[in-house]
Amino acid sequence: MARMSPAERREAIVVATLAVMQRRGIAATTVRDVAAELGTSSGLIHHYYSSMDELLAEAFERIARADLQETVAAVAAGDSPLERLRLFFDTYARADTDAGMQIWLDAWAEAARRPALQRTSRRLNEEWQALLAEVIADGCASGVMTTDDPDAAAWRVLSLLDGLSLQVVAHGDVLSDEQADAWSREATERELGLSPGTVLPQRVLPPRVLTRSVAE
Amino acid sequence: MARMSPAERREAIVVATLAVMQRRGIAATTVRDVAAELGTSSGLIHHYYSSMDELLAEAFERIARADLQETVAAVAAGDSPLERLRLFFDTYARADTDAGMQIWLDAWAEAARRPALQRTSRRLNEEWQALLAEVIADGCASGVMTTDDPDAAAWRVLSLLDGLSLQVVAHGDVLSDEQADAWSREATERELGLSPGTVLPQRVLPPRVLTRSVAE
DNA sequence: AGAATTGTTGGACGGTTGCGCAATAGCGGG
DNA sequence: CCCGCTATTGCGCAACCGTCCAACAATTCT
Repeated sequence: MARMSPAERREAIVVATLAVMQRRGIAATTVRDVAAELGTSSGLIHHYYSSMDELLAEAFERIARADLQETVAAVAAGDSPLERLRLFFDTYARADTDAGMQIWLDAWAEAARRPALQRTSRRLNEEWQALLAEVIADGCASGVMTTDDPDAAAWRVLSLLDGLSLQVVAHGDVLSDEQADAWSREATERELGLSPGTVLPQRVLPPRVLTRSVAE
Repeated sequence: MARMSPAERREAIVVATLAVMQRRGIAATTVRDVAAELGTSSGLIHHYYSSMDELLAEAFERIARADLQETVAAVAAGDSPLERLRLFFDTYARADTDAGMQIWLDAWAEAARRPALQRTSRRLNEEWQALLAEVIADGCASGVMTTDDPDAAAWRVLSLLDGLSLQVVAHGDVLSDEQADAWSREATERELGLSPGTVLPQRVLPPRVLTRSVAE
């Protein structure tokens, strides 16, 4: 394989790793799979990453942070707290039925066994909560939303979203993703003292490129 | 090892499997571990269970159903819908920080790859929802609770509980279990049109025997 | 130009896995 | 008491795992 600079090679390894992770799941991702995806030898991966845990954590961070950034960008485009809240749901709704949510399930389960992955997963979750908490705090400040603890409200809304998407992804059609989306919006209206229908979809976003692949 | 009747042996295998599952996690449970736990050969396990997926699903069903039954029994002791709702939370609160919740995380993540486990996990989740939905429907019928869709409300409450306990179990002290418990009760009050403080703990239950063990 | 550096290879190592199968051991019926 | 049935063993198989390392090759420095 062509020789690369360390920076390029590390990048290529991470990209290959997250491709395998999406296909096989975190727990089943193996050094040899990554090497095959990359078209190189397995020894090369250990030349750049001292352990599998470290590599998995970095690849997970990459993919999870991309989703977060997408939502951050979408939310930033909103002109009012209410619009930002709607945009938050719009962006999340597209992500939760993706392979992206399965990766989160893997990460939460594996966190107990992989220290580096746990730190990353936890940090990312806290950033999601912080993003939402800021929107809610703004909404309270401007008087459109009502809660005595924006921080707690953000954790509740986020946990509800996680719990509902979890059912969609893990159990197939026990719930539809439309139901999960609509129900979480309704509960959020109640949570923040908004009148029903306030948090309906803001605008239709272009369909995301599906990264999910068939189980192998 | 002493010869057993098929029924006894199957039972013994399931018991040994769930012991290993609690210790090591679902994904890391191996045939040889189960055999060692049982004090028999690994070949014996395959004489009774044709695949690992099947065995894991049955063991998971056993442990998860025990938790469910415990909650069913506790709820049945309530005299009113409101009291039953409180008892539901009391029992769930004890289970969610147990190793029991980690097993659920494992199951949700593994569901995508293990068909038998997915069916079991899904079925159990639906039973939890049905239990809660019935309490809520009763509450609506007797006028103490208010929701236009008890089924949807039950899914929301359950998903919020799952999402919050998930944070507690996967990420350690990002949230305390007391917070998760209190927050889910508050959100449920809002969800069902109850006045704040209605769903406080009903009674103190005896501490459950901890089955969690140190990571190995 | 040659030398030093370092990205890359490919396989060895010691371990693991799920599963299958011939041989054995123990029990119940005749 | 012995025979047939079957629970149980113990090991083999083929594949897999993360990690390591000596050798090779491509680049850069002198």
